[in-house]
Parts: sequence; structure tokens; C-alpha cells
Amino acid sequence: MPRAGLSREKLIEAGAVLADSEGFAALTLAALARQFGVKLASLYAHVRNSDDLKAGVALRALDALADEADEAVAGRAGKEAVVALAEVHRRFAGDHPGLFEAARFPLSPEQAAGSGGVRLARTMLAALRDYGLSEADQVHAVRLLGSFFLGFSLLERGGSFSHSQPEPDLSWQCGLDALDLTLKSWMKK
Amino acid sequence: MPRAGLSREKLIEAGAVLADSEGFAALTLAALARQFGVKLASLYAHVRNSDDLKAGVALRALDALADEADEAVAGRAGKEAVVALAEVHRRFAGDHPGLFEAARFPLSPEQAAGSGGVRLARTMLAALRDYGLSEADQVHAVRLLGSFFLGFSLLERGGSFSHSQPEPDLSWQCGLDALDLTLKSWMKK
DNA sequence: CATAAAAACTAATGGTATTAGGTAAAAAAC
DNA sequence: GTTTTTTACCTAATACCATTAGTTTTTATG
Repeated sequence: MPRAGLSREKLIEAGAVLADSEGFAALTLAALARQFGVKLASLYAHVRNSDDLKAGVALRALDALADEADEAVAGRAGKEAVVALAEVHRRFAGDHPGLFEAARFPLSPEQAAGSGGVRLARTMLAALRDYGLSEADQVHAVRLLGSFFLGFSLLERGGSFSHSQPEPDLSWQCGLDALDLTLKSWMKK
Repeated sequence: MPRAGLSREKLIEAGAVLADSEGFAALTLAALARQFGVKLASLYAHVRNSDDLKAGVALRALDALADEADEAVAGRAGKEAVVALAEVHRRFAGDHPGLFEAARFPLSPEQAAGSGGVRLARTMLAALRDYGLSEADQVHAVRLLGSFFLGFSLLERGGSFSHSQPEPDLSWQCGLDALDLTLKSWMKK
């Protein structure tokens, strides 16, 4: 019996594609085993357990998001950079809900330390360069922005903005304008 | 064989307690059946399926959050009210992670329409009264605040703030101060 | 009391995840 | 090239969760 040629990387890649196309909840060892034409137990030669696989997919999702963020911010500064970064978050959540959810899977501190999440924070710091913030305020800003981007995307996707006017796009713009002004007011003092 | 005296309300109540003590992931029909000493299939006389039960627990969690919010905002105005409201969110997430997660379970539009989520938005609007915002800006503000409260709590609980200084409490204060100033600058124009 | 309705049970089915031991394929050693 | 070792895959077993359909028992109703 020839080997299916599986590997950890292949499983994680296929897992990410599955989560993206069918949703994170559809990502199961059983589904992947079927896809590769092997018995489920065979996957344990490559991943420790189901959570190990999911963490791998989460890391990949974070990398994908970080890649898009890097690209969006390149060559941009100030408000333009922040807005570009924000749009990446919101668009990623809208275009890739399965990966967006995967990216939120709990990671160990070691896993998180080497992840796209850290790159994302770095990209956000770079985007803030033009605001001339103090060291501490840079961190506060990253946390403020990150919180808004994540919270808004989740609430929007959860339908919380569906039954009220004005359109969410306006609130998003409003929020970004407000945060930009806030950052400007925090300039080194 | 005497009946166990189950009811939908009892199951949802017990489910909320279980989610609160063991985490939302521990909330299963099987666990509740064991707790009440009945066979799992018996629960279907009271709930449609597992998701129906979870939605019920979600609604209860939202009500609990809304109750705390109402209480915290009562007798308060302006920044004090907003800060009190924010603290409720963050504290709820920290003290009741299982219920916090339950509150985020996807609900149908009908379910959401009658939920603590709507009460929460109303309470937030009330908290904003002192800022004298326009109708539209009130909605923008609710969405901005809600996004920050949710996003910050999730990132904090997910460990995103663990490996960097300053302390998250400072960023939280900074964020609230910033949002307060923003709202003040939005006063009817 | 008899009947109807509803709750609880039984049996069956389907699905997911993990472990331990065995076998065959591939890699490494000679 | 052959032999030995390692590793990937399978089998069998186990555990757990969820749902459906039909049956039985309990409770409510007339």
C-alpha cells in the first residue's frame, strides 16, 4: 500500500482551505481524513490532536492577515495607514469568516509569540509612526485600535448593527475618524 | 417512574450555571441529562436541539449582562456612566468567561430582537444622554463603545496584552478617556 | 373512570476524537 | 544491493456527543 504522502504542513494547509470554504466548525480530523483518503487515526502521525491541528490553522490565518496588513500599510503613513490597516481587518472578517474565526482560536504563549499576531502588532506600530507618540502611548494606541477593529467586525458579523440606522459603514468611518483625531491629540507631550 | 419535572426554563437555568462554572464548551445535552438523572433523549421534549438550548443560555447571559449594566448606570451621567458601563463589560468577561462566551452565541434576528442585547444598547444610549449627541451620532457612539468594550475584553482574555507593557489597566483607562473626549467633541453641531 | 397529551425511555443511527498494537512502506545503515 | 530501523498507515477498541422514531408510562383533562 503506497503512502498517501501526508505531512503536518499539508494537513494544516488543507485545514485552512476547508475552514475558509466551509467554516471553522467544519474543520475536523474526520473531514480531512476523508479528503486525503486515509483513516482518521492515521492523522495522528502528523498532528498531536484536533486542537493541535486547529492551532496550526489559526497560526496560518494570522499569517495571512498579517501579510495583507503589511501589504496595505506599505508606502502609507498617518491616517491613511491606519485606515488601510482597519480595512484589512474588516475585509478579512467579511471575505474569510472561517479564517477570521480560526485566527481567534486560543494559542499557547509560545505559539502566540511567533505568530502573525505579533507581526500584526508590529505593523500597527509602524502605521502609527507618523503620529509621533510616546512609547507607552504607542502600546495604548495599538490596543485601542486592535480592540475597535476586532470588536466592530465581530458585532457587525453577528448582526448587531443590522436593525438600526445609520449604515454600519458610516459608523466605521466615524469611528476611524475619531481614533485618528485621538491619536493626533496624543502626540508627544 | 415519577417524572423528573424538567422544563425548558430549568434546563436553560442549569445550562447557564454549568457554562458559568465549567465553561461554555462543557454545556452539552449529555451533561445536563446526567445532572437531572434522565436519559439524554428525554431533553428533546423541552428543547428542539443542542443549539436551541445554547441560544437559550445565550439569551440568559445577555440578560444578566444587561441587568448589571442597568444597575451600574443608574444615577450616573456622562463620563461616569460610560466608565461604569465599560467596567461592567470587562468585569463580566473576567468574572464569567463561560457566560461571556455564551452571550456571543449566534442568535436569530427574532431572538436577538427581544434580547438583553437590545436592552444593553438602550442602556448605552441612556448613558450617552449627557453628551448631547445627535440621533445619528448616538448610534455611532454606541457602536464605537460596544466595539471597544468587546474587542478589548476579548483581546485581553486571549492573552494579547500579556507580553507587553504598560499594564492593560492603563490602556483601558487611556481608551476610555479618549472615547469620552471623542464623545464630548461630537456634541451637537 | 376513560381518554388524550406529554414526558420519559429504548433502540438505532450517525458523527467526532483518541489510544494501543500491528503491518507495510520508506529511510537508513551496512 | 541487502538488511535493519523507522515511520506512516491500518485495525480494533473505546469514549463521547447528538438526533430520530417508536414505545411506554405518567399526568392532565373531560
